[in-house]
Amino acid sequence: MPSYLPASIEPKWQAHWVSNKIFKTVTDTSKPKYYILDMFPYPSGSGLHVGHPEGYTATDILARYKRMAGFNVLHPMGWDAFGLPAEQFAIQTGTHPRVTTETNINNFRRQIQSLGFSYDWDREVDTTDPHYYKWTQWIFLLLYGTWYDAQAKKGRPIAELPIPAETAAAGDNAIREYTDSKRLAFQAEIPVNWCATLGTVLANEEVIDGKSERGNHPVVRIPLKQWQLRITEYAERLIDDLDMVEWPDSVKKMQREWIGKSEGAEVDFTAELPSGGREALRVFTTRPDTLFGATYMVLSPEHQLVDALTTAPQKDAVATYRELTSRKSDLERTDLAKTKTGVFTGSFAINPVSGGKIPIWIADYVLSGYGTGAIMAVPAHDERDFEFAKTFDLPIITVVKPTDAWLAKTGSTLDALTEAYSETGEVIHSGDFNGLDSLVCKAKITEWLAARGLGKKRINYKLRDWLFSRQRYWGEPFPLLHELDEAGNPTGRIEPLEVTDLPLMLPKLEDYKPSGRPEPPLGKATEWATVKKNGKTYRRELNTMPQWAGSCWYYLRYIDPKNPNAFLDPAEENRWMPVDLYVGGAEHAVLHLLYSRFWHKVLFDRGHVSQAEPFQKLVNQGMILGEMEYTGFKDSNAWVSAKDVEFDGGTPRLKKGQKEIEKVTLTEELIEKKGEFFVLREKPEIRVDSRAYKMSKSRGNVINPDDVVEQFGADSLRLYEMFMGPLEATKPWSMRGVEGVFRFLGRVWRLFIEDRAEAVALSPAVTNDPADKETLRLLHKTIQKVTDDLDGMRFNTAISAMMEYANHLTPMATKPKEALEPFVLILAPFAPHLAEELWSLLGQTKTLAYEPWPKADPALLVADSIEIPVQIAGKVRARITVPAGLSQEALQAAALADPKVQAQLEGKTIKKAIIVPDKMVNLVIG
RNA sequence: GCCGAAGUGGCGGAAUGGCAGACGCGAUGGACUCAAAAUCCAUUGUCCUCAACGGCGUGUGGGUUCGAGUCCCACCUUCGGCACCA
Repeated sequence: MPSYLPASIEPKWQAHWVSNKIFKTVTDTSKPKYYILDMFPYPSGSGLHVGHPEGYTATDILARYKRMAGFNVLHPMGWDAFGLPAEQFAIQTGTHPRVTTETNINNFRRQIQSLGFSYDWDREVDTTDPHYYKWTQWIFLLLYGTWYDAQAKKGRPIAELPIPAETAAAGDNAIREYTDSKRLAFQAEIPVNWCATLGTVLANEEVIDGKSERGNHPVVRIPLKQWQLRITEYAERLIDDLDMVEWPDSVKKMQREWIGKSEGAEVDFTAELPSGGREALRVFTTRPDTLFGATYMVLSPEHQLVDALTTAPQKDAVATYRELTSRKSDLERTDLAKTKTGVFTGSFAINPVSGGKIPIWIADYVLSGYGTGAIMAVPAHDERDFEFAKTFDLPIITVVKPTDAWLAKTGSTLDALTEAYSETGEVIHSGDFNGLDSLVCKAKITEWLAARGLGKKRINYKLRDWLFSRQRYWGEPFPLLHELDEAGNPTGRIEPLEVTDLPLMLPKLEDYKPSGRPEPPLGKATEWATVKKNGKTYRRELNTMPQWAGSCWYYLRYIDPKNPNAFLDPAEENRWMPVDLYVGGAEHAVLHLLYSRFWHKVLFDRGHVSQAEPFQKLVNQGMILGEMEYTGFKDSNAWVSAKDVEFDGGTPRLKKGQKEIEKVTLTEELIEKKGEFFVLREKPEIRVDSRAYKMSKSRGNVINPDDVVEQFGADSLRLYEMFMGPLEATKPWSMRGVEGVFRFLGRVWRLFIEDRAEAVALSPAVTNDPADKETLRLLHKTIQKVTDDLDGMRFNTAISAMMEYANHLTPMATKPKEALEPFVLILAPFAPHLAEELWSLLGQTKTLAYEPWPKADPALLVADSIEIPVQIAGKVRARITVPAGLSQEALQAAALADPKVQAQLEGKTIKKAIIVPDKMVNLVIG
């Protein structure tokens, strides 16, 4: 019974592709190259999720299309396999993360292969493989051996670092310390994000609203000596080079905002110390034009000068406040964002332009890590300062004249603002600078300050250096040795390993448990950690690298994955880079993409890669939600309308009184749409909630690709994921939708195969007869549409076009091969198993993977006659059938000859006729 | 609060400023069948009790245009991102 049975054809072709290495990529310079990349997955224990194959299918379709279109295609896959879950599992069960990781990778590979993707499996990489992380460590050493030359705007070898004369004179230790302070990888004692639950510190990018991005655990700030990467040196280039790449504007914007460039000035105020001395107090401002309006200053509670500035009577208050804020987590600080807090130090400073004496406060709304950790407060023109000034009754001086409209709107007067005016305008109350426009004034005041040595132009970035060490086991060890003195204490001298010593393998451990304190578990491997070399004793660096390290450069290793001598061959790099198309989730818009761009630029500066940017074009696939859910609500067994309920998918509560109520999952038969809302069919006054939710284990709405493949086959899963809607859109899953595309594939199958025959064989209806004109026209129209849609990544509409063509062929008594063969070829990227099967049934012996892509013949695209609407006063009143390509005059004549048109025009005059050839006729009547 | 994206049938969605709703799902009717499944055919935005090259219809209100889902202005809703960065 030869009906369409994916289970009997898909494994066969998958085995064929893998065992014959059909998709092995060999560099072939006679063809143009195309490097198409997926963001490689973290192989989790729960296996593939239908979200993964969405992007993978899109890239696979394009990879197969490009191969047929004559490109030399590189399309690899691998594993981002370092990371917490395997380690947590090890803590719970004692299973080595290596074992868990391997199991998970095998499962992921099996699942991915069961979907028929055309990856070159000979290029698979695994970030936890020592052959791979050898080169991750090597790149770390490169960062360690590089300094940033701000003049040349370029990373250079550390050996080329100019040593200032006085440093050189101070001896070897001074030179070493100076050099270490310039490296792109450096150690510093800074307040870090410590997550006790995860037992590790986290980068700023990994902390969201004071909680860990992974797992949502609380994060507190503690000072710790940690490895950092000097990504801030590349801030400017990371912004500027975004202009070179074709990425979604939203992603570029997010990166720009994350880097957060702001131009302004550094200004020195003179603080009068209670001890009698004076000290320069430096602030950063983007609005030097409002300097005359600075009525007080604020230091962050952590600022170095706080102790020196605090007067005796304020001592207790300041100490209490600092104590309070230091114990606050970031979360609490943001929670309290609504009300401003702060304490007066008791001291004053002199405003450098007005000479006025202004009070110095401390407050936690000023961040220690940004700018200079101190601000001049201009309450009239800064919202936060305004709020603070109102809270503590500090003076407010307007120095930029608001527009009359603004004053009227906010109910303010020049001397009594109701809110801060943060726009630009005419400068007032500012001595010699009065009357200038803010923008001009900005430059003038900065010049004035610079001339007197009181300030200068300055650019600041929100971006911080990248905290690069983690107190975990399952990550790349740092290839560094700390020299110890005889007493076993670090001398501060660091010895990098030689390339020949790499990879530095992770030691075996019995106990992976984090201590709850920031001491890395690698410390437990005492034998591994201690190294004797050249008569000296060293302790290995015990931190490991964060998960991002391996994913920062994997796209390069794919190009030359087995190379034992280099991270990749420069000739191959030159051939394949940049990545032409990179597809992945929007959640990596900042983290991964920013980090890998940074590494790439360092590699570029040091001459190891040929391109400044790694990813030419980026596309984010949208999220796939679970099936649509309809929910009704009941309070003590009585229905409650959704309009009276607060509900976000969890526990429903009454809007009035917040009482918890019951939710009832409803089937479609029980509800109907009434106006804008769904209501109960039985009780139409009761509205119900309808939504699709993010897939999650706890909701129980996760779709497992294995189940879909088992029921409908890989081709149906692939086709459905592409047919759901635009790739970038968020869209809900529907099993019925999968069934729909499965039926389409069944219909395609039956175009070729007699359903009721005994064996799988070409149906007698498939003939060598020539196809009729209409069929040929449709075929070429479909080829054209599918080709255009592939180029524009509009997979959903490409599939509809093929459905229309199949619908045209279905009722035909004979199916000419000339109408079928090209159809199989254009279907192949989407449903490769079915296409290969049909291709071989058509008598072909070779895989169709490298068959030339069909070309639409423009001559065949034109229809003989077309139906054209005739509008009268903008409304369609008739349709006329005319030969294609008629001139405007002829079209108008044809329209006027139509009896319906004549009836409509009875007694009216035509004022104007708009005629679009082959499209429409619009007659405007008087 | 700020920034961005999106609002089109019962549902997913389609439409270079030119016939709104392609294609698919669902639904209804029919054919095949002893029956069912599968398949095939037809209908399916809505209202006027039926039909119409009738009216209405792309979140709401305005505007530009011969013509607006598409362009402009204002607003509403949903989803993402940012949120004391001076």
